[in-house]
Amino acid sequence: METTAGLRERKKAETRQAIHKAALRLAVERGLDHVTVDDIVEAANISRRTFSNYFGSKEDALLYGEEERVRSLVRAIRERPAGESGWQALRGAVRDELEDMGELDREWAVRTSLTKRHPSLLARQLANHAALERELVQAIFHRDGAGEPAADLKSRIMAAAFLVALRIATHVWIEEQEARPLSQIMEQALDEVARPFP
Amino acid sequence: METTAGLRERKKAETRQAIHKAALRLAVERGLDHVTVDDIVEAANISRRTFSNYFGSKEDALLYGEEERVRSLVRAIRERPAGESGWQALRGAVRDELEDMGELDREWAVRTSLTKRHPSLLARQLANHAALERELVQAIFHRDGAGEPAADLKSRIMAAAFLVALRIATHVWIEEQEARPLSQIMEQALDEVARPFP
DNA sequence: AGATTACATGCCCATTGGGCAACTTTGCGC
DNA sequence: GCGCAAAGTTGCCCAATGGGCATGTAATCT
Repeated sequence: METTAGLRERKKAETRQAIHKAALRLAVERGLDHVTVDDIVEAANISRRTFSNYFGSKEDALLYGEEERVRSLVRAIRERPAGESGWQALRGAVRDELEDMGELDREWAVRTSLTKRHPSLLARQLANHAALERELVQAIFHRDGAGEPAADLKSRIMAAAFLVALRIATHVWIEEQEARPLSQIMEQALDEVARPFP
Repeated sequence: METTAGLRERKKAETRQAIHKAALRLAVERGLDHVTVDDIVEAANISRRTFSNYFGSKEDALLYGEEERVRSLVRAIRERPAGESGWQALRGAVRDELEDMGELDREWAVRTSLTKRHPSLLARQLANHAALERELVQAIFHRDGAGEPAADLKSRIMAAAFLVALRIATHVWIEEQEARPLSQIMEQALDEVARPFP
């Protein structure tokens, strides 16, 4: 992304990435429950204590990429044209993000399939989502809030529904062995969640 | 509910309940992070080891009631009249459940407000929801699955959206200091999630 | 360069989750 | 009622974890 920022920052980012990578690799190789923090620490060439400075747990380390991705999505949503409604902004942002990542995020697939199999990971991921949900709610409210009667509730529902669509689409994508492009499934899921239930 | 089942079963249920209660009380009194498993154990008059036989963690113990409640909801959904569509069954079940609990579940309120403040609890709760989401998907698919083109995806979305509505409604209910009856907020949230996004 | 600040590491400890084995209670067939 | 099998409880133990504190080391600022 950026070559900017001081050496310090770059090193930090590197270390964080290294830990994340190491954790992911080990988890794939041996299965999550046969990986201890010490293992990761060794693989990443850092001290046990340093690990804790970066992440609160194995799970956090594994889901780091996930968090990054969603954070970027939230940013994209904020930067959408002012004229768009909340829902339009959400959809537009997803479309763009998927586009310029070229569909081919192997790590994402790996993380997701780990998450599917591992309750502890799922829990952490959902908790992250919940945190981001709040920001999403604000972003949506900022667009649709004017004059709406129950704008607060609506924004919340929309944010949550949106995340649900993302989550389910990703899972379906994995289950289908990535037969269809993620973007297609994503669109379908978003359509579906926006459609009225009978 | 039932006075049936052997002495053994009853005692177990009692102990489980006692642990749950103790955990909840202590968490309210001192705040969750100032409660250790040992504290709970002491308050509930059981050994440290026995705690682990019942629950895997503080969080599990605290959310026990929650799990029970949702489990009962799922049962209610399964037992709905066969003619109803998935969405109808979901709504009907919620309405009934709320009705015959008379709106006045203090513990529920307490648990929810704890959950709102505590990420670790939220994580666990969402993980539980995820587990139940699967059962919900099946129940819905069983009703709406016939002939639908993308019934799988639709069922998933519906189940998740449904749980989203429940979760948000409960949170709003708490935030409003229980000014409005939960059932009303719940209906509103369900309406909202079933409405198409613009 | 010298001062300041941020970060990495080592040491340490309370808490946790769960395996194992002994002991106690409950349920059941006779 | 008796005695045995099954289920539950407890104590003991240990690896793993999360995080406070102090100290060394590298980066940034002036």
